Amino acid sequence: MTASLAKPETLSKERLRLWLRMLRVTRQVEAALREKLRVEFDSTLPRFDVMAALFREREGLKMNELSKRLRVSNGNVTGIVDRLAEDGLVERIAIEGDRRATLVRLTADGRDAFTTMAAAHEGWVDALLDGVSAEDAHHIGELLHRLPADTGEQRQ
Amino acid sequence: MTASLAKPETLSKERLRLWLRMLRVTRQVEAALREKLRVEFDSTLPRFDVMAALFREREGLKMNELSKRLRVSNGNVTGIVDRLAEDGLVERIAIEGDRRATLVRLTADGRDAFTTMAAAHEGWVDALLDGVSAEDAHHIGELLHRLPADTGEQRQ
DNA sequence: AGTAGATAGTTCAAGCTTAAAATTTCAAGC
DNA sequence: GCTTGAAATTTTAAGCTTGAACTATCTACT
Repeated sequence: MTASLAKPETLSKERLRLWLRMLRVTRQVEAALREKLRVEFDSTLPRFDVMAALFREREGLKMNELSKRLRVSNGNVTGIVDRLAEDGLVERIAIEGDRRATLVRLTADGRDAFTTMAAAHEGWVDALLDGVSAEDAHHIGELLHRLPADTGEQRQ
Repeated sequence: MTASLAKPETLSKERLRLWLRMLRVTRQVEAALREKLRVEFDSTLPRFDVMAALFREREGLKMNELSKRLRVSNGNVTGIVDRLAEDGLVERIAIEGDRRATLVRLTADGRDAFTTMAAAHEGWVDALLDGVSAEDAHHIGELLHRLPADTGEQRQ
């Protein structure tokens, strides 16, 4: 009748349950945001992410840096930037002294579009996380902060 | 010098920050799991999800129910099940009395494969969420539980 | 100069994902 | 029996995503 037998197994199960719950919540919110972007702005989450990264760097970013910052593959960014460029929202600019690299930058149109979308986006998130007080948000954020066995670099 | 002016704006910003953090953590864990499944079992997360759902229902599920349970589109499930069937891990079974629907079920091979993968999967999650105590897990889980302005049905 | 290796980016094949259209079958009402 | 609409599934077009192969350029060393 050793009372402490139950614990060890419980921990990994408890973590698994947490993971599944996080996954569910994240996917639900993500789906809602994707839907909103599609309907309201005929756009997508990946496009929004790229534009957000570029918005913070007025000077522009190299494809390189962009893919590192978004943590997606190189080839992935190529496609998204291609389509954004087709729509005139970003532009590729040659770099002096290195013909391998290109700088990607928001156009004026791109900045306008992003500003509009970002405001809407914040509102959607606010609505989706309606039940969360500032304290909860802060608290969960803290717990989450040091979560995934930090694989090294990261930028907020 | 009204001291309470800062609050209202902060809440939506705080929620936004929480959302971005959740997104980052989720993606990081997801990427790690995907990588593991690919390298160790030459498989993918969507395949794992489908097999997990079928594992819980020994009798099998209709395409219909499968896509509802996983919260992905109908057509999506078609493709994943196609590929799983090619590999002999699931089978489609005609339903008596309704020629529109088909039942999808794990094969014996499928059950074996899933049992192995599920054990590994739990271990990976356990390792990835290393910093999380049972109490933290429980706590975050609680906070998350009622999170996304519940859009209706859901099954753990 | 010449070459070896690193770096930046694109292309490719495969799979995932969605929304919308199309197909097939079923159920009900006339 | 016919038809009309609902239900289950697949197909399609477009985009996202990855890892791997490929191209072009640059850097450094000899």
